[in-house]
Amino acid sequence: MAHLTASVEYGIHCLLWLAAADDAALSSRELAELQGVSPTFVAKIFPKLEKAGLVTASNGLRGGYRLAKPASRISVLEIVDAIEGPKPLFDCQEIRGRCALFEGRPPKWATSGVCSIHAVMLKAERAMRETLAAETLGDLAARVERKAPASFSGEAQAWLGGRTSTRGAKRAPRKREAPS
Amino acid sequence: MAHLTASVEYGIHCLLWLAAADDAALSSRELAELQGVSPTFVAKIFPKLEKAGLVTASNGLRGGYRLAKPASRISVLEIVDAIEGPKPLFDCQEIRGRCALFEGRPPKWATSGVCSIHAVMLKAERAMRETLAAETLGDLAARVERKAPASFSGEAQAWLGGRTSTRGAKRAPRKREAPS
DNA sequence: GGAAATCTACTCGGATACCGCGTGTCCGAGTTATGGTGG
DNA sequence: CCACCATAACTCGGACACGCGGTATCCGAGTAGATTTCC
Repeated sequence: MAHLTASVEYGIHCLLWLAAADDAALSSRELAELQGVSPTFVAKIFPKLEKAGLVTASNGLRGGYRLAKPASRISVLEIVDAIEGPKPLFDCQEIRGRCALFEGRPPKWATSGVCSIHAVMLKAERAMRETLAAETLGDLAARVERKAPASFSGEAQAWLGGRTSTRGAKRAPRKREAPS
Repeated sequence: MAHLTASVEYGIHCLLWLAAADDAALSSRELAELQGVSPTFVAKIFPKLEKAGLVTASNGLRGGYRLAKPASRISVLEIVDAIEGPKPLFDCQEIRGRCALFEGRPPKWATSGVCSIHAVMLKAERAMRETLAAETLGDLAARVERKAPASFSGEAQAWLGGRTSTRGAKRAPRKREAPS
């Protein structure tokens, strides 16, 4: 798998829907079914986003998730870090200190400072993170909005509205006595 | 594990030694023991570097690997790609086309062009790759050289020289008749 | 008719299996320098 | 003394297990709304 996992992909897609939902609470199941992905897997992602302070959760019927901040103030980097944790691009194993010439006692000049190879990787990682930090969820949402026809926003609202309004409607009337 | 694997780390370290070896052939076993890592694992990495045209292999006793090009013309990106293959930073699963509102028949506007999320990731990946492409093995070697004391280069040459000169010396004299 | 109680369906949240990739190891085919052998 | 040859150790190269992280799933605790019931 690539460095950026499928969880990140799902997470950003879901947050884009939340950004378009205009502060309505959407449940993890709705978000999953809306996009045709596993509901249980999406449900596993959101607690991380909540702990990172990107969304707020509300319980019970009609509950769900909302963005905790305006979309324009949520960077893509924040989302990635929230879901994946601070996973480095490269983890240096300090090979330089194991050189056989040192016989187990590496001199100071060999282990001081940052490994040269590691330094290059850190530079590359920094470049990547800066690019992700420069893009916000709002930028993405605007780009998607511009791409879709004007009618789409209304259709989406209708689908979600119909969906949330029927929550709990499947409930069967209580019977005082069990029917024969 | 991080996106850049341990194989990449080992590979670059080995290539740095080759760059310092002044066109002497070093075997994968020598490179591994010199750095205190698994010889069999290092041996698994080098065929990839050879296929990519970064090193040349010579067989038999006194055989080993040599750089195929001057170190200043080998970029870090080439090494990474040679070992890991063209592994993307992010693989888009085209979630956008699965939207439930499309009912299995996504309209053209939804699937044309590059996914907006994917575009951001591609941009980040490009920034990372450009950084890696800007650094060459020669740059790294020069930095390491400047860090080590002047005597170290000689010690390394001595270790390697003593090592390669004793190859095959352990051979037992042939007996014409088996001893009783 | 109004208010309280109850029940249901829904929500979130964490603990639990499956699977693929990377890591690490092993063994076989081929090659070269060595040491012995014979002329 | 020199040329030849068989040997052995070394080389590369690809095929075989182990373990971890990501993917996917299930089940339990808790909550808000809707229905029912009683006054």
